[in-house]
Amino acid sequence: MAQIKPRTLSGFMELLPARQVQFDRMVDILRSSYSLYGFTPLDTPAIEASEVLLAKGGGETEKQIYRFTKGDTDLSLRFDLTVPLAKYVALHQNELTFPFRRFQIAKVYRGERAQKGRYREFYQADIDVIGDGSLDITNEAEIPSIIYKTFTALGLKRFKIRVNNRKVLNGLFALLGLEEQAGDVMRTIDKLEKIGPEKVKAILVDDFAVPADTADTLLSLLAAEDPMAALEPLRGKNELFDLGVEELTTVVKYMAAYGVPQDHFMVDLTIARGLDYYTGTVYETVMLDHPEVGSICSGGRYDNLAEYYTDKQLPGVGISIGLTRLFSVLEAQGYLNDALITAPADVLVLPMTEDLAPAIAFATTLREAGIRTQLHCEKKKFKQKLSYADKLGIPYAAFLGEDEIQQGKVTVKDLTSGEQQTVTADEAVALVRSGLAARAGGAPIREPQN
RNA sequence: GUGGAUGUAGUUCAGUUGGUAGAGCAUCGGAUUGUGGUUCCGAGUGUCGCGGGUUCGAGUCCCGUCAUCCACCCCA
Repeated sequence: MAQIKPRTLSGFMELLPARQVQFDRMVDILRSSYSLYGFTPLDTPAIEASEVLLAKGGGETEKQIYRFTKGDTDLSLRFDLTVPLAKYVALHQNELTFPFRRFQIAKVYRGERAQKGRYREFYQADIDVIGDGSLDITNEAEIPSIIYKTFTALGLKRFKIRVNNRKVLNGLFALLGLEEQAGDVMRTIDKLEKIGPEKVKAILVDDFAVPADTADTLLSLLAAEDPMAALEPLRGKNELFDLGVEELTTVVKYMAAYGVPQDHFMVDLTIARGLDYYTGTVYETVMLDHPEVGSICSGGRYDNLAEYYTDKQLPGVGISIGLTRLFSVLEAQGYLNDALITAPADVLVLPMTEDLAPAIAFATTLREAGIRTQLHCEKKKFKQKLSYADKLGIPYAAFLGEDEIQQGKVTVKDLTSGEQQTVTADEAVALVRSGLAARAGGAPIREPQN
């Protein structure tokens, strides 16, 4: 029989069991962290009508979206979680209570070439706050503080949240007489860190007709050691600029109040974000030890989330964590391996008699006590069953042979130390419980092999 | 969409100036009765990405194609 070679598409991630457990653990932490700030969970379809997802039209989205037809309906896979949120809010505006705070952790799809840290299918973990008509600036400081807390909860330390404000940039461009090229200039200065000031200047001057001295002025401003101080002298000349500086000042002040340490955030006038719906504060977060994966979390303020779907003015602010990237950073730092028990069960029960009833009863007792238990009833050799526990990193094995059953007891073996003792079911529960507690407290754990 | 590299067992790779393939790891089995992770012994697998060409003969050279990876674009 001609068989098909199994394969997984490029840009799509697939994990072996132990890593999947770790991934899920990461998601659990995110979920509880978001919930702590009063966000409600949301799930939307992975597929939407193309007209809905492409309402804005044009640009990269159109190029990167997975689009197909089924029958004569034109469908697309979501490429982010913001557009589906906009649709959702517009559709259910009368049933939702504002400010609407939701989080959504789901897969998104982009039909671009995969490479390091770039996937075609990847998880995003978004939080957004949507206001009805207006939304206080405080939210723009709270969002990055949630990121700080969340990353900290994941054990990450060396990261920096960079903050900027689109109004500042657009106001600045106006001041410099660059309104015409605002979009191009914005996208170009976003590359500063990557290609350096000389090349940026060259592009500005050669491609976008920015006068050389204007480019110099702009670049020196953007490179200022203390950006807020550098912007100060320019105030009073442009309304938008002044408003932006004010917002940025407020955000910085409140972020500190929310408990984000000084060394974990900074004003960086060069981050602009490609997406054009941002109108105010923008964020980008990089891992200091893994700059190669790029921004792991970014977002910002938008004034009109659902303009393509409704007349209702829905300003909002949100941020998106790239979980697939975040996971690779966590793995590189070994955090998930050290801190978590990735075994699928705590106890493996091994019946050794024809009658499985005593083993089943014991497994039931363990499960009722909240201990994760697996029964191994296959016709395998005893050592193979032990080896099974070992491979999966299951810390305890429990044997029920003739002797144990006669005494109404069970033999519990600690696979880490190799010690075993024959005890009653209740004693076994206590034994395993205290052992697991000790492990959670830092006692050595066995790492699973796959 | 553009540019560069690579495609050999499940996996990581080796394969000398062209003579029809090997290693580690992993997998499976064994080393006496109910004890794993260590060790020892043993076993297996490949249309050498696909198609064509040069040659007496190609994994090894040439062309095409597909796939993968890396970079650009853009982004999480």
